[in-house]
Amino acid sequence: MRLTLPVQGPFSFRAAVGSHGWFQLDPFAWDESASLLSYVMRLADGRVLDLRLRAADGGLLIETDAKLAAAERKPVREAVAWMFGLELDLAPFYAAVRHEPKLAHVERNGGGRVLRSPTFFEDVLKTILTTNTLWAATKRMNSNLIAQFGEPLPADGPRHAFPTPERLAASSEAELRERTRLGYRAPSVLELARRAASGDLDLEAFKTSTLPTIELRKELMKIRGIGPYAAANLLMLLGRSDFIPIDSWALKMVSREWHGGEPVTPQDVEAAFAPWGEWKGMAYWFWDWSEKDWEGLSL
DNA sequence: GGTAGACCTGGACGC
DNA sequence: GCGTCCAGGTCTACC
Repeated sequence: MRLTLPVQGPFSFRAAVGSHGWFQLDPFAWDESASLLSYVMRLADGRVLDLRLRAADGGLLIETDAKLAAAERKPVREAVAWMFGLELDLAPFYAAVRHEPKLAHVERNGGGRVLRSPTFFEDVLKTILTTNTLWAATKRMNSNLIAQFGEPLPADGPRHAFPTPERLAASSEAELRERTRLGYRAPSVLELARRAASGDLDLEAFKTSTLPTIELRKELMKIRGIGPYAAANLLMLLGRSDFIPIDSWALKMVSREWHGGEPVTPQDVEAAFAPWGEWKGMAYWFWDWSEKDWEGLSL
């Protein structure tokens, strides 16, 4: 079955895929030679599908081997539209940055969108897995989590959907630690899953929240395991650009770009992007560092 | 409000 | 093969 999603305005499928490292994390899989992004999705009715996503004239093409009922097509369309941020109006951002040589490429290439997971639960959990560890370990923990607790894709055993909050909530901290090597993050992941499963924490409501960004940040930082870096990262995924996700990489790049390699502080990173005001998170994210080269994707 | 130390894992390195 | 060191944000206790 094939579904088409039309896109208004400048849009680059590859730029969205390569906007950050999410495409390297299961249940995403990227085929560089075919410019094809696949994602194993579990629908609300429990069906597990392999969605194949690619660029199409004027938008995005969704393909799956499964036949979808009319009632299933709508949530698939909505999920993919959310994943690619198709609801965002980037015109104000383009206007703000088009005269900056290090950012002009964003509009020129139809960039500015950040790849998301279908659910905010998945994005929050994955963000916790990026904290205080190396990228290789993030990928390993995420793969373990999915292989151990995700529902398998029929006829394709090795691939699984991202685990539901309910499935993770039913596990124990010891089981999580042992089967996924989450280390001290296990209590945070378990608490997140249990709060989401019980309804105590409505993570999907963050997607449509009208709270001011500063208030939304406070709400995010109430979640165990989410500190300043993780909150800023999640705000970016929600389309809020007022905060910079400052990690060790940000410190390194700002040091090299503006301070001759001398050590810098988070305040220095803030100062470097302060001129971009409400767009500073985006300005940081899409700044041309001339070294951004994700493995497996040449842009 | 600022700071120090603990939290875990796995890779790199030296022996 | 074993032991040690290190990188990576968040949390908590303390000043």
